[in-house]
Amino acid sequence: MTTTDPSPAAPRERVVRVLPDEPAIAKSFDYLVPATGGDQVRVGDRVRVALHGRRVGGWVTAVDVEPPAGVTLRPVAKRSGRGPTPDLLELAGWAAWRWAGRPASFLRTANPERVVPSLPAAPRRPGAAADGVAAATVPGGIAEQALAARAAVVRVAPATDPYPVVAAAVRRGNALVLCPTADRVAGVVRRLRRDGVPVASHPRDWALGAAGATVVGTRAAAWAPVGDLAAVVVIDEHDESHQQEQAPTWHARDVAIERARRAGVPCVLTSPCPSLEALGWGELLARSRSDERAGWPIVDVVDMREQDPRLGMLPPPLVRALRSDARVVCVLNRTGRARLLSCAGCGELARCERCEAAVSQPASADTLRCPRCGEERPIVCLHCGKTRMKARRQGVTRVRDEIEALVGEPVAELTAAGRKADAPAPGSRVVVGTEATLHQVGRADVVAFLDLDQELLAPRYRASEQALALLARASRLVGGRARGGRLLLQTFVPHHEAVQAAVLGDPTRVADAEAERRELLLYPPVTAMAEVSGPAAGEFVGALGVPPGVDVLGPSDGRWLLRAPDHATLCDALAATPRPAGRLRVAVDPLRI
DNA sequence: CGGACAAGCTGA
DNA sequence: CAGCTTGTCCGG
Repeated sequence: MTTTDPSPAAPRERVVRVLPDEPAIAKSFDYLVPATGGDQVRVGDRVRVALHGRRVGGWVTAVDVEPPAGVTLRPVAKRSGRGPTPDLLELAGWAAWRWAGRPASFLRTANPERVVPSLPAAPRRPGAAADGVAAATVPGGIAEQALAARAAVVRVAPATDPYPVVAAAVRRGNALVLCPTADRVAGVVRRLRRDGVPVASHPRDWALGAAGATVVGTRAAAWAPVGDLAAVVVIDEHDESHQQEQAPTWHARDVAIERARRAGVPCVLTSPCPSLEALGWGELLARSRSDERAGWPIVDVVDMREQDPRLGMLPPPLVRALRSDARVVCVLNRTGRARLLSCAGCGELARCERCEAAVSQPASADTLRCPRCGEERPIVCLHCGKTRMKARRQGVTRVRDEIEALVGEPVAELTAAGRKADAPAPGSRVVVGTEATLHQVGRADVVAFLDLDQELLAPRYRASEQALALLARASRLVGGRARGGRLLLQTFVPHHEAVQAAVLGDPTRVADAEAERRELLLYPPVTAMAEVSGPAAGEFVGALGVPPGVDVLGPSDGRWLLRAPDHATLCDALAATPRPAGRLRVAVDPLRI
């Protein structure tokens, strides 16, 4: 390195490069570290520096740099403690390119929540940890095989415990384990502790992980420092909570894969229904067809084409389940009382006076409300003046009322917002709610999807994968077929691949159909896409021009879609385009298109 | 980001 | 032309 050190013994002033913790400032600046304390400063450290008349936080990105000529260096104002390790600084640079963001936004995620003056001593690893063995688990053989493969996807049925993959990873040393939810993290942490493995729960135990322990956390833990990282595991890689919703829309699975690659350690993904992205990346390992199938519940498909339309969403198979003593969860992804109404007299569809959209009846009110413009009006037919409406597409509230009348006992309604104050407790035998219900209910005997077509036929390119993911989540509530777990699927398209995948316990039904469709329609992962929106979107797309290989689609609703043959082409084009002033959202790998 | 400074707008 | 707003630049 460049040094002008006069004598090796004398403490010397050092020059460090600092990236300010201000995502809007994409530039680094050089500062002096006084001779006293120069030995302690290291790459990744958190510092405070003077910048343009104010103090900002930042990270040391390099030490002993050659400052540009002609600038007067100011001293670092304060060293505030430890920050992301050098490998994470480099990873943040890569992620900034990959998701069209700023390195500082990733480094914020990689930073400890509170100041860490120094790292604790690394805990000692005891002897070989015992395998945790629960009901049905991945055989240890597959787990070991996956780690040996170094880039593998372990497909495990919903009721099959993926913990042996984690156990196999920690046998190799300190692992990084990413889970989709906080309660999955808590479960893995508890079992690793029981097995005597030194564990750091991210973000609370940031320093312990940096010192050297197995780190377990949700998405953000993809950015946790891990001392002596030996393996990376992503649980439920298909789960959308691994992707950040706000831009930069980074995906923990993809960060984990890149991180493992750079560190030269194995990376294993687990999922009951691996994404096409995962399948295209690593070697697929699964149990025998019969073992995997046993981990999916019994699936009753109710072909709605054959049901009496007057029975609405309550055909005989569902009524039988509701009238049994089984604990039943009914899922309907429509809130409110009714989402589509028509006049009981003349049959005219109820629409908004102002904007003509179909109006709905909210759960709480005896009025009609336009979901598009918010206009509200009394329940009166604009065509004939009658005040009685028929619910043509019922919402959760209305269905709950009907089911309660049917079973003659309290039925709880659950929504994403939680239980309604005046409603029966969720401890009731029958529960009705949106898909958020699946997060709030621990166990059930039957999960019934009252209108699965809403998921199967949703106008989103990932609808099929998302529908199977939903069925997998429901399957966890009821357990595998051995335990008697059942799903009841009401659909007009019983031969849809997502329905068949659940019936057969074979996710390749969806993967194969989807792979073919994406090839045909040029959707990811066959291509790489980004969605550009916000007031400054037009200006940005204009500045982007027509880069070779990139298709610009739109605008539609003020949003543009960019499509390229691969991420390198897409991300290079995005990186080469300066951002205009004004609000702009660039979402690489958008989920909902 | 937020301060500095310059170029544009208003009022007498 | 002072006094103010609005915009662009740049920081070590």
